[in-house]
Amino acid sequence: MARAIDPQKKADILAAARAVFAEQGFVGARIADIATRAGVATGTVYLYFASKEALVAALVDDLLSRLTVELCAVLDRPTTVAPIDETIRAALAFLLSERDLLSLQRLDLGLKGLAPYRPLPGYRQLWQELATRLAARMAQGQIRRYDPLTLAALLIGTVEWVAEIGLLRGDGDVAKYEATVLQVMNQALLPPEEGGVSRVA
Amino acid sequence: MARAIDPQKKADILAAARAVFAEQGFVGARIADIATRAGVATGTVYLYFASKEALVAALVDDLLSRLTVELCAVLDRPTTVAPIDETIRAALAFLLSERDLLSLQRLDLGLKGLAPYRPLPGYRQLWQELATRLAARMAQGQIRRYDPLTLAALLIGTVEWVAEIGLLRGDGDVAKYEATVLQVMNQALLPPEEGGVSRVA
Amino acid sequence: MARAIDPQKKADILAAARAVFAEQGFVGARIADIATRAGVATGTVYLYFASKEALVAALVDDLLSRLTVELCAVLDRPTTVAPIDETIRAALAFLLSERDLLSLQRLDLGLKGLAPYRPLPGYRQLWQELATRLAARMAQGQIRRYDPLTLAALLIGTVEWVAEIGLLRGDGDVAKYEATVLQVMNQALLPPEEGGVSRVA
Amino acid sequence: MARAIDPQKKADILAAARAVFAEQGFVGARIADIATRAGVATGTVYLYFASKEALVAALVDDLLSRLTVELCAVLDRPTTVAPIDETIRAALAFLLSERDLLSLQRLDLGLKGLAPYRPLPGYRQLWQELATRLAARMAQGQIRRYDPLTLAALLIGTVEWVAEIGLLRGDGDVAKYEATVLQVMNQALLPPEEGGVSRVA
DNA sequence: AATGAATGAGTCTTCATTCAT
DNA sequence: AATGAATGAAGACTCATTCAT
Repeated sequence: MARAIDPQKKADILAAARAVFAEQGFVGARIADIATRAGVATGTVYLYFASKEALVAALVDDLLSRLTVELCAVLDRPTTVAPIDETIRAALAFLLSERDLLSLQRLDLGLKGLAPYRPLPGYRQLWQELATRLAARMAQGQIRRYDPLTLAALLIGTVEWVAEIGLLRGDGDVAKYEATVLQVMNQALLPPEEGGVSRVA
Repeated sequence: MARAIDPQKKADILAAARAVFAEQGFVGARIADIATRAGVATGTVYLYFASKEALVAALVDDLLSRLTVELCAVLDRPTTVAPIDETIRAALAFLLSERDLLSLQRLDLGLKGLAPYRPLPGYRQLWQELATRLAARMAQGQIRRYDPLTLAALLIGTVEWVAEIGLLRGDGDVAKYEATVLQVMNQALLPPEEGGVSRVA
Repeated sequence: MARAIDPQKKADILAAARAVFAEQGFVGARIADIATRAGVATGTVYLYFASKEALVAALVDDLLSRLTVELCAVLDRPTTVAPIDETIRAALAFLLSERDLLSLQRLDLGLKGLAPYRPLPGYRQLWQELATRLAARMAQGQIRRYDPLTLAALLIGTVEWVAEIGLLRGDGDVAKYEATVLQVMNQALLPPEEGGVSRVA
Repeated sequence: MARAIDPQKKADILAAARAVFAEQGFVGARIADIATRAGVATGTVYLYFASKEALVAALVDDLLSRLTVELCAVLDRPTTVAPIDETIRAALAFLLSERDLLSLQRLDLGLKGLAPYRPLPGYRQLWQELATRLAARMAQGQIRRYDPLTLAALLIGTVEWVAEIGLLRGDGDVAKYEATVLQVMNQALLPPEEGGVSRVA
């Protein structure tokens, strides 16, 4: 578990792990297979990652980092109306292209029981970044006022769920899901037009 | 005639499995422990369930059935306004009391890779029942018109997600999450009052 | 293990056991399968046979009994020359038609290690009956003089071996094997014609 | 570089397997015991052999290889008369000293049912080598003419059978069995002396 | 006698992880 | 750092046998 230095090799192992996890599931994946696929020896994997679970964590954390970057880019673009459609579309498209990691991300909770659970740092990061930007848009009146952190969590969860339902479990009719989500979220998030009436005190 | 099969025994095993899975997680749980806890021999478990995974499936399926009953009861009560708050509160309260099963439900996706995934019958059932009732409310003008099936999926996903975030991962400040979800969903679902303006074409 | 009385049922179980053993081998055969095939319940098998191994023993013993009858019939027919060809042909034909039992018979030795081994009664019986008849033919000068018991064992072994090689392992070209065995055995057993010379003192 | 594979270790495992199989029989033998006896960890056995059955096969194959060497040595020694006695005696003596493997060899047939049976390579080898040498002796007129392959099979079978009868099942009076086999085989194999008469056309 | 649900001992095999080279 | 042979704990599942009905 000594800190190894070849970043390319680390990336190779991660990529191999991703492929094998996607094909075999967590339980079915074997470290030896991952090593072979990465072109290294079994033991080498342990020079870069402490355990099988650490591989999952690294993979998911990476996914979340990239999603964070993706969404921040969209939300940081200055607009006069909140880019709700763009954000949700970007998130869905991103998760669509990473469907294999999506299932991994679902995994880590069930693996341990109700044992104390520490969310991945990447999660808190994504959550925070999103909340900050949502709060800014609220301040500008582009989005209705909700608790920013909770709204961020809600948005992430909704999109992830739809990605899972639509892509992994469902019939793949993503367009329909996406359309409805956009409608619902616009309705919930966009502020009342002048003369419009908010439904919630 | 030999001993008649005992339906109570099946229930006992299921209950024991639930407890052990919650305590040890899927990987940590041992069939032998489940059997002991259920007061039967190891082999007896296999008279009622084909495998360890089948136990998870049965448990989750049961959870979904009971959730279905719960939510249908709320939605079937005739009201003049859609019981959005009541439904979401009921769902959250139910999942709160079943947090151990919630983590199991997360599990079944990651256990297999992207291998052909068959959603549990209970899922489709819940989805259908909910969609039917939402459609009825839409027809009565109590809820804005969305695609009922997708909306049902969206609602389920949102609630499950919040339950997970709020209860398992977060700080347990359920009230805050619940409040925000209620606000968002009311905003999205309630129809415009007379003179109000829908935000979505 | 109480002595059960329905002889037909016992025969049914034996027949089922034979079929299942032949298909699955000893280790692969399950008592439950044998019971199903015999049209009885699992427990019923144990009313007629003490154990799985007892089934094998009963099957093999039965095979040997029938082979004994078969061969005695041939050897008891009074002839002026020893019916060597007829005997060997009859034995081969019989074993050919019972090839499934042949493999079972091979089994019981390897099942236990070098632990004290008691040959089946049927074996000693076959051996004795054959030896008696061979001795009689020797007395009549129809067969060269060898130790009768040993010769009987040798004959049985040779025929069984050829049946196994020719039928189970080999290419099924039984005719060639049979022809050679007949040649060899005639050469070895028939007494010298007048003027002929025995090779062995 | 990691530890180099140790061919000695493979031999150790094989030797341990042989001992344990002989003591406990195939079913009774436990891989863990074999490993302990060989001085390796349980899993190590599986680095060298694919399964429990593969151990049996390797053991038997080895036995046959050594028997082949043994018999070829005898038959390759140039003589003016066929070394029938020597060959049979050598084979019997060899099998006598390997009686534990003999019982294993009996096993492999019964383990599987009538399922497609592939004889061990060692068998075909032994068969071929013997047949070649018998054919050579026939060409020199030292042995009567029979089909060489069939005769080889017949000889092997006879000797194995006698070894089994005499050593494992019988009363251990090997000398008597051996004497009779030698008589019979000499009679069958030695060519007629001048003026002698063959019994078979 | 017959049934077949229940038993529970028993073990092969896997594979994450280690460590000698 | 890299290797991959070695480790050995761990457990799901089977199935011969029993016995309550």
